[in-house]
Amino acid sequence: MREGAEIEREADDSEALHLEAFLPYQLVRAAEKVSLGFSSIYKQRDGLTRPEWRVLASLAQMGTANATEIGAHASLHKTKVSRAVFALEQRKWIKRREDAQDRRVAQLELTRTGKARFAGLARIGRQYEAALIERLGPREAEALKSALEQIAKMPLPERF
Amino acid sequence: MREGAEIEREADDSEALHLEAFLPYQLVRAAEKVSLGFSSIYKQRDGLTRPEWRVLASLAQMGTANATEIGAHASLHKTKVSRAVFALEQRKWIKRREDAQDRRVAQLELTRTGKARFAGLARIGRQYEAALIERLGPREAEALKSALEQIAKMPLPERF
DNA sequence: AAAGAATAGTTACGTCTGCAACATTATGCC
DNA sequence: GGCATAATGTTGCAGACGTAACTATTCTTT
Repeated sequence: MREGAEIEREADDSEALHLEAFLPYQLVRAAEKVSLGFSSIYKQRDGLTRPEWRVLASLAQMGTANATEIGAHASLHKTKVSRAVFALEQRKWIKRREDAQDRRVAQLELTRTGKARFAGLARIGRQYEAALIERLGPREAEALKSALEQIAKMPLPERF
Repeated sequence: MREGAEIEREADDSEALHLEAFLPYQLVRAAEKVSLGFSSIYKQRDGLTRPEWRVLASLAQMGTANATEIGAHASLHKTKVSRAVFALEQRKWIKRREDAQDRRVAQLELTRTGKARFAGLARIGRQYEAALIERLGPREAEALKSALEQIAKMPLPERF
């Protein structure tokens, strides 16, 4: 009597979507975990947000840059750059110099304070990353980085 | 005169932190790209948020679950689960049944509508993932999944 | 059985976010 | 040169977020 009642839930289990095996979910979950582990450090130490951290790192790396260049380098929307720059300027970690050629643009760079504060964070960041890579295993970590770089360059699937 | 002026920028370039090679950044960037590519689909199709998508997927998979179980399964904070469940209930995609044993708890499950709507999204999700894996190459995709799972289980580095 | 601790889920609050609109300046076209 | 178009960066707004506080219920301890 009433055989097959349990069958009705999923017509074909091979078509079921398992969240824990779904690549977009796996990526976000791992990224949030790793990134939260690090961002909680600079949040606690210096009260920085993630966009602020990225702007600092970009300027440390590029020396001088404008907001558009920072956004391109750090994958930040221009409103995030704008707000992060404003906050860092108030702290006097970065300074602004108006561009003489193009008066819409401001050239930004780290102050002495900004460089010093970032140097400490960068040291911690490298340690954090090293610990992470050690736990993954160097081989696995290389494969991971390679895949992530590939995704960064890849055009995404569209239109479904 | 003034030799070495350019040297002062970075004392030791091997210690510099390059954002584009920094694993936490690479992870977040790739995750945001892949996840935004998919979430924009269900956002546009059905106006769903990411927590709502995850609650749907969890219930499709688990059949019946309470909010705590959903949160554990989908890596969602309880406030996100609460808000997502509320929104989905209003749409009549999920229904709530009070637990007789524990009156703090509500057992949740998909309605017929919810199942039907999710089935469409799941199909798209599988296609999206398949396209992604194809672009990565099956071998690279497997390595990526393996590393991501490892991260999900891993205890994070602490105390710096 | 009563008091205290713990758990499930909701909500209030301040913060961060993305989108769209905006002011300002630069560029292209005629 | 002058007008349309584009680019830079900022801001108003509404929505989503996390933290902490809260209510209601259950478990633990004595």
